[in-house]
Amino acid sequence: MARVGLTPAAVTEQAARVCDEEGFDRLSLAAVAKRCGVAVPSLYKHVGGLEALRREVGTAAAAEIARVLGDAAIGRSGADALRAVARAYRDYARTRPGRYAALQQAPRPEDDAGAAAVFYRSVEVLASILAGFGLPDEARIDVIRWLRGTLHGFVDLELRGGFGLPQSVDGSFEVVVEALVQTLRNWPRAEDPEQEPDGSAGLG
Amino acid sequence: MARVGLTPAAVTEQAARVCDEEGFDRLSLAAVAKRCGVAVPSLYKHVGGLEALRREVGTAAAAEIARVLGDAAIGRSGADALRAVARAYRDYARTRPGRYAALQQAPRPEDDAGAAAVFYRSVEVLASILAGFGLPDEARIDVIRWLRGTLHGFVDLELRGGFGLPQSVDGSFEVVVEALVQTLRNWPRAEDPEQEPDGSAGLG
DNA sequence: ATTCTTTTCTAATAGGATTAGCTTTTTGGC
DNA sequence: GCCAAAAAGCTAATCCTATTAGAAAAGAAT
Repeated sequence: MARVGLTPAAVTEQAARVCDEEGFDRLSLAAVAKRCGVAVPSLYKHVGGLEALRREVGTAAAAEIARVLGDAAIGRSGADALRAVARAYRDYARTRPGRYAALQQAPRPEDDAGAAAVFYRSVEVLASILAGFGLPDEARIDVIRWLRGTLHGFVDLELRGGFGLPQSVDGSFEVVVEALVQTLRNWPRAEDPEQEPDGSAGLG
Repeated sequence: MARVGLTPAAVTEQAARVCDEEGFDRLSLAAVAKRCGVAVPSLYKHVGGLEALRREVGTAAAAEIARVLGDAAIGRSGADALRAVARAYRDYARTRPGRYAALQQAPRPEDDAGAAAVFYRSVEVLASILAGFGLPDEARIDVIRWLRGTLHGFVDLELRGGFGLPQSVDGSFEVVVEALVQTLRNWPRAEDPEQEPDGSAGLG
């Protein structure tokens, strides 16, 4: 019964590795216990159970990707910042696919408020970049949702093997990022409302 | 031992309902067997196991959404078709969330070629719509990846509860769709390559 | 040194997936 | 109509994982 000196953080880290190496859906207490060199029930002294462990991994990953995105944005602004952050986002998902999957579990209302704050940090990075594009205030949230969706969707499809054709996925991503940049540059401003010639819902 | 008259299709349908009502990750043979009014091992006469059943649901969903998207596109073209298909896509995911999750499992190489073809049908719908926008040939695949990613990303984040703020998600989606339309209209054509004034990778 | 707390363990329970093998129903050929 | 073969269902058994309960050992604190 030699003590291993486990901590909640250590357990979460091993769990995160299981996620990255085997897939988020293959995360099990059994696999984590084996890595920690401990019997399965011992984990319960450090985490609340499998469900709780999944959330721990997600929260840790949210903190991690926020730092990665923030670092990518340092010293850049506008389109440059957007390009750097978009690439950092995709790189994170590709190098840490299990953690990336884990952070798609949105914090539940009953989770502590700190968890929600951690998840929000990445959004703040995007928001600060968008500030440089001079968008109308009402468009803020819509634009962030659009940006998050575009990045997540591309990366998620890529990770799941959804892009089957042989054409370079790196190239496609560059195209997507440039499309984002152009769309932001052309975003309808208050001064040119006639960008909507067809009476549809409009962008703002 | 009265026979229930189960078929592979019936089992898959019940499984799909479990996915929609309880979540794709909660799909279990136990839940499906209960719905079918049958003991768990009986299911093995109709499906290969849990893993195979997941894939059956995914393939059935792929066929279903392809039909839904195709129907939405009938009688429309260009931006109108894109709007209709985008809304149909989101509606499908919202009304059939478990099936939508199931169809994110890309067919594996060892699956039969028919399965891959089914998954490809939705892509063909998108491709046929894009044909109306007169895009350069080299951009085809990149644009389809961008479009799929944008739709999937938005819808996936929405389904997972990733849009926490009170602002209308319907409204944001309309904005996203209009952004797609505008981006396609402004897509760099061979005749105006100077749309890239900053020496970056470019859109094509 | 002794006591208290914490970590780890073993044992036991419960639930799901899977396989083996038996029974009943249905079907097809005669 | 009858009989064999196939198909569909069942029970029993095995294995794996999660979880809880409670004992034992290690470490910390007095």
